[in-house]
Amino acid sequence: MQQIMEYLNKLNPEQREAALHLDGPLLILAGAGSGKTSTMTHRIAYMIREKGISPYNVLAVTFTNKAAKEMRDRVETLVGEGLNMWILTFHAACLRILRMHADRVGYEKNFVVYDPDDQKTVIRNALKERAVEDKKMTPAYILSIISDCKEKEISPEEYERTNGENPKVRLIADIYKSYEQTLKKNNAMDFDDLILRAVQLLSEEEDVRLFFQNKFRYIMVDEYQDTNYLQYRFVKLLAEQHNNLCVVGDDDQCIYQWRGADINNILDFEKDFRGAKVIKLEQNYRSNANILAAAHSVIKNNRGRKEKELWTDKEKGEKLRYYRADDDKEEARFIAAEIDRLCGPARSYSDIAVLYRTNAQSRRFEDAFFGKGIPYRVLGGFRYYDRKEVKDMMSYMRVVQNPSDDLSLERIMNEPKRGVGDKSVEKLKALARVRKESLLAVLSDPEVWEGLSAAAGKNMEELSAVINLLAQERENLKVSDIYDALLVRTGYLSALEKQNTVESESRVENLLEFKSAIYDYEKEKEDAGELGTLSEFLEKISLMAEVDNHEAGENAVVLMTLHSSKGLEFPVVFMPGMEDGLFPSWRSFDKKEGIEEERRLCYVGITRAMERLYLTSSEYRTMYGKGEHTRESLFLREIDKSLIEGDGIWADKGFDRYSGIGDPTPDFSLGEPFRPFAHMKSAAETKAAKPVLSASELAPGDKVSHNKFGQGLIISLEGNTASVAFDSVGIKKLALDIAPLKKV
DNA sequence: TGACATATCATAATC
DNA sequence: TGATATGTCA
Repeated sequence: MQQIMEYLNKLNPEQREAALHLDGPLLILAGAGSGKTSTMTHRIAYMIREKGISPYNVLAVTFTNKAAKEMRDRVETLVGEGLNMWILTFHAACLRILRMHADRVGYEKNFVVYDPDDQKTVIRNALKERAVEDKKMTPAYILSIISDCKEKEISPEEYERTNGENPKVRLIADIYKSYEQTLKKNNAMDFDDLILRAVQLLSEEEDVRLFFQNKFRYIMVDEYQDTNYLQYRFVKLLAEQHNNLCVVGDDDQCIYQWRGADINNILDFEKDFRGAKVIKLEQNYRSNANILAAAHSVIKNNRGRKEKELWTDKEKGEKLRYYRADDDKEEARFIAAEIDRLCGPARSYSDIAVLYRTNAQSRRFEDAFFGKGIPYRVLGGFRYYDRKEVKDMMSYMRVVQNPSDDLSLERIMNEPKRGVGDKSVEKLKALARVRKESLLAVLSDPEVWEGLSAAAGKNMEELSAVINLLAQERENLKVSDIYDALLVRTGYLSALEKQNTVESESRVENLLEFKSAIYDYEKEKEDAGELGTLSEFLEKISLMAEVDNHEAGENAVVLMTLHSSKGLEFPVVFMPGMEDGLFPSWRSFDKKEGIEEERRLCYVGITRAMERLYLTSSEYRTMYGKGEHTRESLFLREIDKSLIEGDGIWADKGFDRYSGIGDPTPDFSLGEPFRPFAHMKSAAETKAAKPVLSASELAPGDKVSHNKFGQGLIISLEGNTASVAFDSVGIKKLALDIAPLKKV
C-alpha cells in the first residue's frame, strides 16, 4: 500500500486526508495558494488507481474552461491519457445533458446557444415593438433582471406578483415573457437556460434524473463559493442518490456576488449536507510570510467568515512597499520605473503583474510602459470572438445549423449591404410573424422578392439559396467547407476586399484566423477518429471565453483586473489605485455586504504575490474627464503598519519620479508585410466559388473522392444530386452545387 | 442608405 | 476622457 500510493506522499497531511475521504459530503476549505488543484487531482487519481472507481462514474465541475483543462491535464498525468471522464464547466456539463434530452424540455436537439449580444438584440426588439420611451429601460438593465430571475427559478408571472403591480414591473415581466417565447421560437437557449433547463430536466423527468444520479456516483465542484442558486440545485439534484459530493472553495475569495454567486452555499454546506466532513487547507505554498500577514490583517475585518488563517514555512521576505503619487500619470511612471529597476538577469518582465480595480486604469500603464519600452500584455476586455466580422460569420453558420434562428439571420441579411435597410427588415419580420414562418422561409419566397427593390430582391434570392443549400447539405460538408462557401458565396469576403482599408484588411486577417480555429477543431476530431459537425463546432465556440491570450513563456508584464487575477500568482505584484471610491468602489459604500466583497477582492489581490507586493495610490486622479483629490484606501489603513514601508521613503532613496519622461520609444520592426488577401483567394475562393464538378462531368460508376467522407462510387445522378456509396459512411445523397468532390 | 455631428454615460465579466 | 448610441443631412 505504502508503495502504491507513493504519489500521495507529495501531499501534506490535510491534503492527503481530503484526497482519501471519498464517501459522504466533504467540504474542502482551501485557502489561497494551499494546493487546491493538486488535492483534487490526487483525489481523483486515488479513486481511479486505488479504489477501482470507473472514470465513467465521476463528475468534476468548474467555472472556467481554463480550470477544467488544467484539472484534466493534471489528472491525466497521474492516471494516463485518454480519460473518459466528465471534467467540464457547469455550462458544458448541462449542455451535454441537454443535447441528449432537449426534447424533454421542449427544444429541438439542434438548438443553438445565444450569447449576451444576441440576448440584448432580443430585448431591443421587444422594446421597439412596445415603443418604450423610458430611457432607464436599457436592454442591459432588463437583461440583468431576467438573468437574476432565472438564476432563482422565478417565472415572469412570479416576478410580477412578488414585485407589486406597477407599470414598470408589468413591462419588465411582459418583456421577460416575450423574451422566453422568442428564444424558444428560435430554438435557442441563453447561458442561464443551459443550467435552468438542465435543472428542470433533472427535477421533472425521473428516469433522466435516476440515470445521471446513478452515473455520477462521485461529484466534485471547484470554486464552490462562486456557485449561484441554480448551480447549487444542479449539484444537489445529482448528488442526492449517492451523497458523495466534494466541494472545494474559499469563502474569503468570493468576489462574484454581484453576478449571482451566493456565499451562503459554502457557508451553509454543513447544514445542507448533513454529516459533512470539513477539512481546512491552511498551509500556503505561494507567498512570503509578510505578504500573508498583510492579507490576514485585511480579511480579518470581515464578519461571518469561516475562521482560518494561512501560514507558511517560508521566510518573512521583504516588507510591502507603499507609494503615494502626485497624480495617476505619475503613479504609472513610478511603477514603470520600478519595473525597469527590478528587471534584469534575475527577474524577467513576465514575473510581474499590475492588478487594478477597473479596466479604465489600464490606459495610464500602457502609455507609461510603451514610453519606457517595457513589454506588456493587457488581459481581459475584448474577446476575439466578440469581433464584428467573427460574430457575423458565426451568425451565418448558426442560420445554416438552425434555420429557425431568425435573430442570427436578421443580423446578417444586410451584412454585407444588400439593399434591405431597417424599414425593409422590419417589413420582412412582420411578414414572417403574420405567416408564422421563419424569416428564412420568407426570404426564400419568390413573391417576397417581387415586393422588394430589384437589387434587394435578387440579393435575397441569392442569399436564401446559399443558406438553404448549405443547411440541407451541412451533414455532408466539413465545417471549413461551409465556412469557405459562406465567406465567398454570400459576398461577405468580396465586400470587405472592396473596402480596401487598413481596417478591412485586419478584418480579413481575423477571418483567416477564425478559419485556423476551424482547422484546429477538425484536426482534433480527425485525431480522435471522428467527423466534426457544425453543431458541435458552434457549441464549442459559444462556450469558449476569451482565448487565453496570455501566451506561456511570453516575456511581458501582465496587466489585468483584480477579478481576473483570481487563481493566478506572480513573484511581483503591483496594486495601484488604493483610494477610497476607486478601491473600495464608491458603489459598494452603502452596504456592509458591498464593502466586505471589496475586501475579499483586496485579499485576493494581495495573495497573488509571491515575493514582493507594491501598493500605490495617487493624491490626484482624473476620472471621467475631471480630476479629484483622493483619500487613501480603507484597506491600506487596515494593513498592519509593521509590514509595510514607503511613501516618503521613496524620495529619500533618490527615486526620480520623472525619469519616465523623454525616453526614446523603442525600435520595433513590422517584419514581413502580411497579405491575407492572397491567402484567402487561394484557400477559399478556388474551392468554394463554383461547383467543383457538374453533373455532366460525372456518370454512374465513376470513382470519386470527397473532402469529408473519402473514397466513394457514384451510384446514380438525378439533376444536381448524386447518390454516392462511400467506403466509410455508406450511401449519401449530395448536392453537386456544393459537394467537395474530385474524380479519381 | 450611409457619413458625419452631437449626446450620453461610465465596476468587476465566467459560460 | 473617450467609446458608443442616437440624430441629421445629402
